[in-house]
Amino acid sequence: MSWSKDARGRRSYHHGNLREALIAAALDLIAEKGPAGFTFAEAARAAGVSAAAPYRHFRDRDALLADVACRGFERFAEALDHAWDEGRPEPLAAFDAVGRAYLAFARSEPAYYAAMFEAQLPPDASPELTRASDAAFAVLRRAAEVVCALAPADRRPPALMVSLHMWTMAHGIASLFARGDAARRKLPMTPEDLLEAAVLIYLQGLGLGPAA
Amino acid sequence: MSWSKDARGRRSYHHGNLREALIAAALDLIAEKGPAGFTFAEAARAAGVSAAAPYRHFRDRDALLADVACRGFERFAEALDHAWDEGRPEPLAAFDAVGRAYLAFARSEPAYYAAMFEAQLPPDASPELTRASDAAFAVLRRAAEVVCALAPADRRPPALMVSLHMWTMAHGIASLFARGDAARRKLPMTPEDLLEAAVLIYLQGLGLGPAA
DNA sequence: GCAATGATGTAAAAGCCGTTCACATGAGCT
DNA sequence: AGCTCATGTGAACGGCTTTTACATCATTGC
Repeated sequence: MSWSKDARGRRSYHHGNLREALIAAALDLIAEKGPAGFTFAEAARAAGVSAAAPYRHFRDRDALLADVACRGFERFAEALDHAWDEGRPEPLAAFDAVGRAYLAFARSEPAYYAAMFEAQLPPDASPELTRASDAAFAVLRRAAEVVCALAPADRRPPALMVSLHMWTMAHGIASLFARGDAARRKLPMTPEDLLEAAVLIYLQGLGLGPAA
Repeated sequence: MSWSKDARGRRSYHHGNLREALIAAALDLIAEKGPAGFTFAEAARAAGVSAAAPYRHFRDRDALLADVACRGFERFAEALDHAWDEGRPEPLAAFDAVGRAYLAFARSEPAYYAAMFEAQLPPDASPELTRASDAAFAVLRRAAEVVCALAPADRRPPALMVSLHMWTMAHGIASLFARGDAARRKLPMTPEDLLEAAVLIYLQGLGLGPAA
């Protein structure tokens, strides 16, 4: 370990933790100026190293972004899974909570969200990224499974389709209305309420209305 | 008009149509490399002028992008309006056609779509842009109005909410599944079918099922 | 006809970024 | 102590954005 720092707290030659420092800087910069405004050079500056140093830890700028997105998907999956809470206390309510968690994540972690969905990374940026993204979707998938099981067997919708629809609604609302500092469009209701209404109507259409 | 060209077809000093040429070049470049990969300098090169020339026609790079996005919204509104066709032959079927037109536009005009929704333009990029975008949404709004009127007065959903939901579903599916050369995620069905199913279930939930 | 004028283009320059390369430094192992 | 590898530096290249001073030309008023 080289945690050596001189008297004034400035590290000497070797940083000791540059990889993490760069990721932290990237999160700050993305939150502040969007994924497009994020700059490798500026992250290096924030970490107090030269512009070439980051290349010892990331192949290029996109690799850093992909790493941030990957961590984002992991946290995202956790957040959704926590909201789902194995369908407690009741699957339909828990399903709704998952939708709210989706929006909450988009708002409370704008940097991660931007890296995940707005950085326009090449789809094959890294195997880990696709793995993490798949894992996050799997949470939705499992929740849909349980919700669909509520329907009588002869009218049971495919769980995969339901999970894709849920993802679509949450993502659509997050993209259109829950990003940007002041929500780029004026709405007569909060994004959360808009999503909850959509999910309710959708479940009603499946014959899974909470009143049923 | 200065359409003067010399013997080899090279224009002389004044281009004569640079503004349009730049927009055309921008569309090509965005289609090819995404809105992030689009470059003011390269558009200038494609038009055969120096790198500084575009500044006579656009305040900066974002202004060109905003102009492209603006035209995109105008075409988009036309496409949606044409699909809606004033609710003919039947409002529910026409509503569905609007959704398909949304996806069709995202796929057939990837450059416009990218400038409109993926360029991350500052929300207040230009008044014209917001006007054009509002006009496109107004088409959805009017269609929702007619569809909602099909419901009995005491169970009539707010048309604004229905139009926002429709926008959400179409946009969510377009963003997640209908972009990128080969659709970044594998689906068990086409995006069009996925959207149609969602709209059908949603309308069913509103008590507006086609079977009703 | 023709000169003044404003619109439209150019070249050059400053400043930023991403990326690479040769080289410097120092941590850990023998 | 000395070797070696990981990690950081500085300089350099090419490309991009944007500004500035200057060039060219179409139009317009006389």
